[in-house]
Amino acid sequence: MINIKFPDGTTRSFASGTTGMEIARSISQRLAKEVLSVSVNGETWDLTRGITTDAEIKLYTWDDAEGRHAFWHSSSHLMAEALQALYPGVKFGIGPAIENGFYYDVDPGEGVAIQEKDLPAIEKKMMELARRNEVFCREDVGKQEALGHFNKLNETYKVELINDLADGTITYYRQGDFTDLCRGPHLPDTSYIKAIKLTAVAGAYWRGDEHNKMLTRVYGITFPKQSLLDEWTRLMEEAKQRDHRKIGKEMELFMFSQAVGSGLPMWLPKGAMLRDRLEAFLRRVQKKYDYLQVITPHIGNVNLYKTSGHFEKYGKDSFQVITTPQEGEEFMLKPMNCPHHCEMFKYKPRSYRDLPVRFAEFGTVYRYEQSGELHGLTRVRGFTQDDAHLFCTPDQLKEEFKKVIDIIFIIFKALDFKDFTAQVSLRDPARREKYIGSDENWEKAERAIIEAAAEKGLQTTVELGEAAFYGPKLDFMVRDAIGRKWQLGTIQVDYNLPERFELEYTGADNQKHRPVMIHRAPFGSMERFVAVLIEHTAGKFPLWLTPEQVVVLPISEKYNEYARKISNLLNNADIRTVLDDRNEKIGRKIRDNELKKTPYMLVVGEQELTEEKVSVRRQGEGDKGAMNIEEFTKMINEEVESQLNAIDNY
RNA sequence: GCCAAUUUAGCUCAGCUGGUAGAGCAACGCAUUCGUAAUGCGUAGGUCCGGGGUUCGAGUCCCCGAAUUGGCUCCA
Repeated sequence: MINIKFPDGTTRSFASGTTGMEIARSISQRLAKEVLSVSVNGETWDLTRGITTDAEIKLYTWDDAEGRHAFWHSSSHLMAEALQALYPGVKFGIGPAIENGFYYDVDPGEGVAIQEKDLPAIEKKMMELARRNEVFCREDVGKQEALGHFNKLNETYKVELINDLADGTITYYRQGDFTDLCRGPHLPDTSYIKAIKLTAVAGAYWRGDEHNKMLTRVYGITFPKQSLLDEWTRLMEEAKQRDHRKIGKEMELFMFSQAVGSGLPMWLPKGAMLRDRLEAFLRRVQKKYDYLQVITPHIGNVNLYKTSGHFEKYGKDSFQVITTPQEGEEFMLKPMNCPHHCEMFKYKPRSYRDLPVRFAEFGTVYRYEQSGELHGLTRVRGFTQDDAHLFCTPDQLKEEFKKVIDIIFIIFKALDFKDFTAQVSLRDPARREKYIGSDENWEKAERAIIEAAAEKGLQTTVELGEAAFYGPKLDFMVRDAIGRKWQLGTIQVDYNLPERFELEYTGADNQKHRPVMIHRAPFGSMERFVAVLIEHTAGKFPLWLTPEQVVVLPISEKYNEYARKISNLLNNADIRTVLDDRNEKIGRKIRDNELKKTPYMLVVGEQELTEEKVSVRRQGEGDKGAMNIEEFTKMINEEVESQLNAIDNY
């Protein structure tokens, strides 16, 4: 007999060899129907695998990530089986479950292509195989046996994978005619899979290395019920409605022009207004934190970037150097603002009493991103960072870092970004050559970040290999409408640039010391931030941010000119509709409708023109009475101010 | 940069196996004052992404290039 301990702390005895499924059945028939995998002493197992020792278990269903993982991983094997049937000679790479579904990387062979139009046929085959209720069998095999098996099948990718595995740890899973090298766990059989949607085909390099062959990756998602697939399809449709590219076009916020160049966004009047309001907001916060606003040029001498190390690192992948009529003089479009700010720090001798010095700039930078990487406003070639560089003493570092975290909290709170992750981005220990600076400095910087984040009570994840080439970072990641993760805010500790630029301050000991630098951008970039903001709010911004704060409605054509005048006074507020005054009932309806879209509405013509007054209506509040434009402007400014104050007091 | 798909009126899209471009919405005009998922009639609007080629004839087929989209790689 073995003792099985459940998550609620109770323990029961079972015969040795009892499976997860049998345990589930002993609890309830319903659980037995819903359970997908089981955690045994912290390891996720198949439900059909016998448990032979005392164990702590947890049964996973569709509601658990682990349950869905087993479901989708099994679906991936099912798809492989279907592909094997439909594309004889297909070779398999890897086929894992992912956050939402699964994929399989396959090599369909010379001259054979799997295309999007082929997906329905594959889905159909998968359905057919699923209905056969094929059992997933787990099998331990020796390395030689496994190599022999896959060599015989000419599964070169699998052979490569097996060669990297230690003998004695290799397992197969077999369902129907398909056998895969796999650690598991899997569903008991294929009948669980009731609804299938293959979503995309894409190229993917074997083992993620661009020097390797490109395999065909087929993405899919499956569900235990058709209704869940329907629900998922609906959510995806909804997400598409929130896409910043769609809303940006509809609201006329920004545009791209092939004539100007790809990846070079242009902000239309309303988008510029939105962006201005965001910048004003951050300026206001930064002022409270004693930042000094500066402005630097868009280009810099190439030697500046040689000093900073950027040229060596990124020179050949950048916009190329700009030459001048003067022989031997070369400039670059600035890919970042730090070198300029370093030069500003050097402008005069600095005392420890002056530190920290905090230079802030909405600095537009240009980076030649690979063409395939460009994506709406989230990945562009010319963008504006809400950049600042803080120069401080080593003693001040942690405190300064924590204050930057506070600023990011204020911003995320103000815009209601709840669903973010904080990521500590460190060096890839295996590829030290990618980074500049001494190990000692790196370790100091990493420690400072980890400690500051911990002291702020921030839950963080650690990612190796995600650091900047000059220092580690704390990145704030937010998801877009369809769940892709984007880095927004970033805080970076840097001991390297101060060294390269030989930055100094005089300490209390009258000796020269080297300051530490913090790079930070709470929004990340205006472009990406606005993109994510649009997708989070579906374009419904708070009053202090919205570009369409006011709409002007003339009550009949004879008030058009006056309406236009008011619109000009209000920063080109929209004049939405020309009403005519023949039907009061319709007029009311139109007004109600307009107020759903825009916070404030000014109706022109309801009052005597001689008084130069308009009637003001506020969304959700109704009639605010008649007032002149000065009074109205004062009122709206007060409301914006009170919204901003509420944020400040957080 | 790589793999794949897409690119037709301001917007969203239709154009089967090659025969000389169409719808809805928007715009404009007239009518209507009944409608605000938003009236009726009409008008205007297109080097069918660009460049080559095949053909008597190409939006449709082939080649080259560009941009966009979904991934991969990359991301200071």
